Amino acid sequence: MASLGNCVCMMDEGVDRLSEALPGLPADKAKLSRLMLMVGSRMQEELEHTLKPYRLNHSEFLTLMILYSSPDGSSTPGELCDYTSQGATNMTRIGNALVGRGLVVRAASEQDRRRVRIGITPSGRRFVQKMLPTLFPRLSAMFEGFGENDRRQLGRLLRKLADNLDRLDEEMDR
Amino acid sequence: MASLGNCVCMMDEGVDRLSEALPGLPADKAKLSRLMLMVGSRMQEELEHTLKPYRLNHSEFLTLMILYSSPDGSSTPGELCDYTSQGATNMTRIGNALVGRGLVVRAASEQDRRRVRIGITPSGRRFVQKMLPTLFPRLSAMFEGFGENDRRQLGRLLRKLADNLDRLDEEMDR
DNA sequence: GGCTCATATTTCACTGATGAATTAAAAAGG
DNA sequence: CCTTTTTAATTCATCAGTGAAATATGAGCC
Repeated sequence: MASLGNCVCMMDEGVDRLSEALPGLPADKAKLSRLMLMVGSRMQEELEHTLKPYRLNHSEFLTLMILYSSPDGSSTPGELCDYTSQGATNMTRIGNALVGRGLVVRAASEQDRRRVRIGITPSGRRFVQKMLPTLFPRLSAMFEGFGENDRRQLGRLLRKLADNLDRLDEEMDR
Repeated sequence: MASLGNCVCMMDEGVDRLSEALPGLPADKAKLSRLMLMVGSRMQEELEHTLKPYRLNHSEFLTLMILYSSPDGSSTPGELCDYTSQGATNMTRIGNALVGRGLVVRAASEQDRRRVRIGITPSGRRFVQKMLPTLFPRLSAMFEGFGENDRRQLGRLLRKLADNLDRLDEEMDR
């Protein structure tokens, strides 16, 4: 019963029952919203599961990948918070975890002594080069049966959704 | 910089840089995977934000909605765990929270005395009837500009993704 | 019937993440 | 200049969720 397919099926029935009782409910949008949440969190679980052998969680992995793929291999906690959508508090913890494993180093910035520079180490780069390719097979399996067109459509729809969410956030402030 | 649009844009650049260095990387799938995670977690934040005034979090809301939309308004912790993809431990906490607010009641099952029946109260029903419609406008805004066809496509692609994730999970056990 | 095994829920210890307060340094503004 | 304000990072207290162990009941099996 823990299968996503079953959960989706039950969600469909639940929303249908609900929409009979509440005529105002936008049923198809409610279903899409639930679908996004269900599939999104299952993908996150799947990722965290495959990262576990490397003793990384999602946010630590993401932070490390950003450093790895950044032109000079370094950044600051504040920037990393923006890029990863993590809070500053958590970024301190992530830094501690990665520094503790020798994957990154912290150094005081000379231009602005409030800032800290966090840079990936040679050991961190080797670690990424070793572990990253092991994720590829799962990534391919996840999108098996998605042709060129499906991938383009999904990308388009998700980006459109992202735009709408940004608009919602802006309106919230006002 | 906390806008999803910017994050998506930076993600695109990061994956592109990465895929130059690592030829084996399935770049478009990596981007779709990242997109799903980013949009999914932003939608969750958005939901939790709108639930905050009602002092509910996502899993508590979901549990309450399942009880509300179930034919007889009751279930057991074990079933609710399956339906919500939550662990048993957390379901105990959710139950405590909802019982504490008088939205649901716990009762020992007579058929199987290991089981506990959790049922929504009249007060719980009134609460849902009051708060649920306030979520509709945000839901509509979220899918603004999504025509009939876009909605059908997105639903189809997400369900397909769900099937693939189930297949991945099965293979994992073996 | 009594023994073992499986199932349902809860308790406890811990992890990951957040918000509020703290510390320190830079920028702004008389 | 020197005071005030803003910005950057960290610490501390707390919350939500997990895994392992405990508790209690039911089911299967001589």
